[in-house]
Amino acid sequence: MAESARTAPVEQSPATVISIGDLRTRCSRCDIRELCLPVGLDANALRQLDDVVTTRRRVKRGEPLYRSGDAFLALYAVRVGTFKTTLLTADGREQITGYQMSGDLLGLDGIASRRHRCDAIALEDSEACVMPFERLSDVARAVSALQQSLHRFLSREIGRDQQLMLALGRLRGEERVAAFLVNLAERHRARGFAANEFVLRMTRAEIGNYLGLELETVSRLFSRLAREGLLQVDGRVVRSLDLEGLRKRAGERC
Amino acid sequence: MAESARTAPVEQSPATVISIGDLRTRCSRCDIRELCLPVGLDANALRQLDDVVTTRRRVKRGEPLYRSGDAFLALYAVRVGTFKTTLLTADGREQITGYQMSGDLLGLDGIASRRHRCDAIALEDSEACVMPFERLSDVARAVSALQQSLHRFLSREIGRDQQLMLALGRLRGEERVAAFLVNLAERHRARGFAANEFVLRMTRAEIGNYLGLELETVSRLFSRLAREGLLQVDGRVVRSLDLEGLRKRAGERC
DNA sequence: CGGAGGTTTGAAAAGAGTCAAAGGTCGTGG
DNA sequence: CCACGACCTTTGACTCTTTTCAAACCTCCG
Repeated sequence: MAESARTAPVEQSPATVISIGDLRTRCSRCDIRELCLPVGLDANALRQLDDVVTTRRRVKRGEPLYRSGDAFLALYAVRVGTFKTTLLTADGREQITGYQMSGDLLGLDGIASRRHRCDAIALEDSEACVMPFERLSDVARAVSALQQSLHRFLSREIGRDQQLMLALGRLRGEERVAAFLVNLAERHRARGFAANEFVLRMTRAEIGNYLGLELETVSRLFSRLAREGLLQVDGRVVRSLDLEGLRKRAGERC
Repeated sequence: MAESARTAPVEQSPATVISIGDLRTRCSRCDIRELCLPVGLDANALRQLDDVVTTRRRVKRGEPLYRSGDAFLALYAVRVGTFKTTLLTADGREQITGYQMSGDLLGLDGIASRRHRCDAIALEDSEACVMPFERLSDVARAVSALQQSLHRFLSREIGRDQQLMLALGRLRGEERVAAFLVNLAERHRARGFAANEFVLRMTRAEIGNYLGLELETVSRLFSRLAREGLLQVDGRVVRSLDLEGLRKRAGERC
């Protein structure tokens, strides 16, 4: 069935739809499947999921994967790149509510209302697998391991959101920045990258926005942490993170 | 099967387990079923859910329904009363991450790790239906409407959390308090209560905690809004809410 | 190589936190 | 039924963090 969609890849903006049959990168062969929805599925279950995920979308840096108010038709799994999700206040102020890396799911907040409830914007040229939700639900009913995995991802998203609430509600600026860096480091580690050295995909303004701070405050706090030897900053490159030291700054008052 | 558990209600602290057979308040007869997980289920599906929800728990004001770290065995649905969920920083500061009223579900964040990730505390003497999660999952696989409802509740929780993030990250104190009151009013309305007049179940400290403010700040902001004619405050009783005016204060910069 | 966008730093202002004190409310036990 | 204590609320005065406004610098892309 998926094989019938063997058309040439279409290259058109803003978000290109790609038939997956061409690319031989079904879930069953995807090298991030252990980070992603397929985690824990056996070979048979994987094959069923392959039939759900028949297309991918390329999204250029700064372009939306979807926008608030769009009809909710599918969940997305980040394959390559990073995204942010943002919400707007009535008067147009923006709050970044999530930062998604490879293996993370996008669109979970749209299930309830059948409309997307935030904007999902690519932070670099990125690629996401499209999982039409009706089909996914159907397969989840048949394949208990997939149902479990979906529940787990929904629940994990709630847990993450609550961690961010904790940061926004109770931590001061320096603690928020430290917690942000520790969190990024751990997610890089989970993906097999260096934990104490990476490139930020967000601007100071975006980091500040995510953390409920102004960009100048973020810049000052990076400088302060650097002055105190907890990291080196060079624009968007951070190096030599002292993760233990940062963890101490993130929540444990000195 | 549930009928076999026809024992006398046990009255013991801190949280009393009640067999539901005694109380004739299965989901199928529960008067809040339209606000709760059963929403949209037909008679047959409801009967299957009745077999999942065989017990309830009474929780006294200030007592926990569960604590962070407890094994995750069940989801809970608030039947009577209100709860708060709280998270702690490493150094013991508390952040309230949720405020649950009748029909709301508790425990969703525990599915991923099979441990509860927050404390759920009763704000008044309350009662929650116990929904053992394995059974619930099984029935959800068989009853597609229940699966949908569960997904919807999980998704709605994510949406709610993101609204709170928006408030914590981008709104100033006065806006947060206004948004909080509007949100409470709407939830009261949905439950058939007066929207512009109700009793707060939280102390100033708890409201402040929820909103990322100190209790003194909340008290001052209530006084200010009252002085400006947007509501009347008398301890925990708020009256004559000017919902339109409050909505204006909550996000639309004057 | 020009310019837009991003970053850093300083100085002043505003918002919220902290500390303190007094008054109010509620439930319990005498 | 009253009194006591525990807890909650309000308000003031002062402090501190973060924001706001401003200016200069950097750097990366076309």
